Amino acid sequence: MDEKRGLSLSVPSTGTRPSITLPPRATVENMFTGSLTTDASPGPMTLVSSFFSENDPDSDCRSFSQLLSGAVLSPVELHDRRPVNSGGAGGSGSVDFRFDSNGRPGSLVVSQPSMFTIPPGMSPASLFDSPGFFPQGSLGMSHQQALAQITSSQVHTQSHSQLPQNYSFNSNATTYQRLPPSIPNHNTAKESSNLSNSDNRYQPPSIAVDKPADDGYNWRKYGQKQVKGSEYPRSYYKCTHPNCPVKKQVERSVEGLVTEIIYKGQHNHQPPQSKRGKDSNTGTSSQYEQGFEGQTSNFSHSRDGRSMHSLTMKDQESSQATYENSGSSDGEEVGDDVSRGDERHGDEPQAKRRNTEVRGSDPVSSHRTVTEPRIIVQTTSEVDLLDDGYRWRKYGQKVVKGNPHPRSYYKCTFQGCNVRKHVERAASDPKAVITTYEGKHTHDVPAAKNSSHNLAATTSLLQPPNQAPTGVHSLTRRPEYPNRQQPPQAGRLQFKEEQIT
DNA sequence: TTTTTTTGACCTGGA
DNA sequence: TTCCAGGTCAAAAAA
Repeated sequence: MDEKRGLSLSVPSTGTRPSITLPPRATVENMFTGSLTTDASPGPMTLVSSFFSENDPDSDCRSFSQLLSGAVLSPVELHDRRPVNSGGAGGSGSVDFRFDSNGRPGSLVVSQPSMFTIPPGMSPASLFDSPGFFPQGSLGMSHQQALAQITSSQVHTQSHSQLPQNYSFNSNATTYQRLPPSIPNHNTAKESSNLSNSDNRYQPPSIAVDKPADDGYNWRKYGQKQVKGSEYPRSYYKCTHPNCPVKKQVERSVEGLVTEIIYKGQHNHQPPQSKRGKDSNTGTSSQYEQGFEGQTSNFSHSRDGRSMHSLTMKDQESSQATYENSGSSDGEEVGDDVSRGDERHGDEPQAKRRNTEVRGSDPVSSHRTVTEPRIIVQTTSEVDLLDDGYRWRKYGQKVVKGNPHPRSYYKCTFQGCNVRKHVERAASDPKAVITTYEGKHTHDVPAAKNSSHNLAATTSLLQPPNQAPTGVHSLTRRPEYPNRQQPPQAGRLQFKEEQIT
């Protein structure tokens, strides 16, 4: 039941597979400082950093170290998940990830598609050694790892689709945290080499980890259980900080790879000095941690493309980020969970709290869905509704207690496709929506509609943390999608907007 | 000795 | 009312 919920995090498939192009060396530096332009090819770091806002130096974007601490979205993942504009001019879009001068992540910008190649005379390693690329020593993976992933991405995005990887989002507004185990450090060089050779076959990492992703907080395991329908046991962790209610669930494969992480709750304390921060020779990790502290909104994207989201929104008055994930499910009625969430929040034990909740003040919610790897990240304050590339027919709506805005139910119009989508509007902001997908599309994304693209909206997708919903978004992605139909363009982000009719 | 993990039992809500 | 499943507790074991 819980597993069907995808909270507005989706990666609509598109007809094109984006690739990344690095500008010549002379322009590489600009990637880390300049603003996104549609005619400039964003580098991998651009992609990375733009997941985080640069607009607000005071933003409370903590937990970037969480992202860094073993769970950074690799450039390849960003590459894979880069949004693609399917509408508007009809071109594919990309997300510009940029750090600001303080090393904080920059805003998210949609750009024209670009290719990513390592220019002659500049080794990929040197690219990743660029100061702005990743905070030295604070990443869960080395530059070489990133390179390896980029390399593998190049290989795999062109060949198949799914690079084994785990990641999660963690951000005040939107934080993405990559889970580290998938690419063990000591294998990186070899892996990179392997990935680069003609074999093009990715060798899944075999290094197991003993702890869930180091997200900057300390956790105590308090339970483990084999969950029905899950091939891996689920471990339950609590934040060890006194009175901190945050919990997280981690599912790990037999190899020790984290396949799924769900965060629940909101940290009410500063992240402890991270080990990485201590170990690293820079303070950037801490800075990032500081930047993301204070929110818990979790999205996880896991095995078989299944996605989960646990989201805490301290202030729905602020801009909202919607993580959309659509995909297959077993057909539970859309909206029920949200209703329950609306009605049951309060002091009830989290144990029974269902995974779809949206609350106005200090809420805790989590969403999960069986889905293809679709991700839409959206700041809905400027966008009425996500256009996920599919076509929907509204078949109902419902007014929920406490929310003057009806929630609407849509069905995919494709014949034989039973995917449904539930769009909920925040009480405080009708333009803020949470989209929950149910089911798996049995077809490709239809031809892109003529939809206007609001770069500003997308740019604000990751609002400065002080404007964004608080929360730690964690997203894990399973290294592989066995026995599962891959979406046409799995793993790519697409940012669109769409008017509900 | 202290801290952490393991694991079976128990609790709770939904069907 | 019963059953089921997810989540939590807490004693025991391990580090």
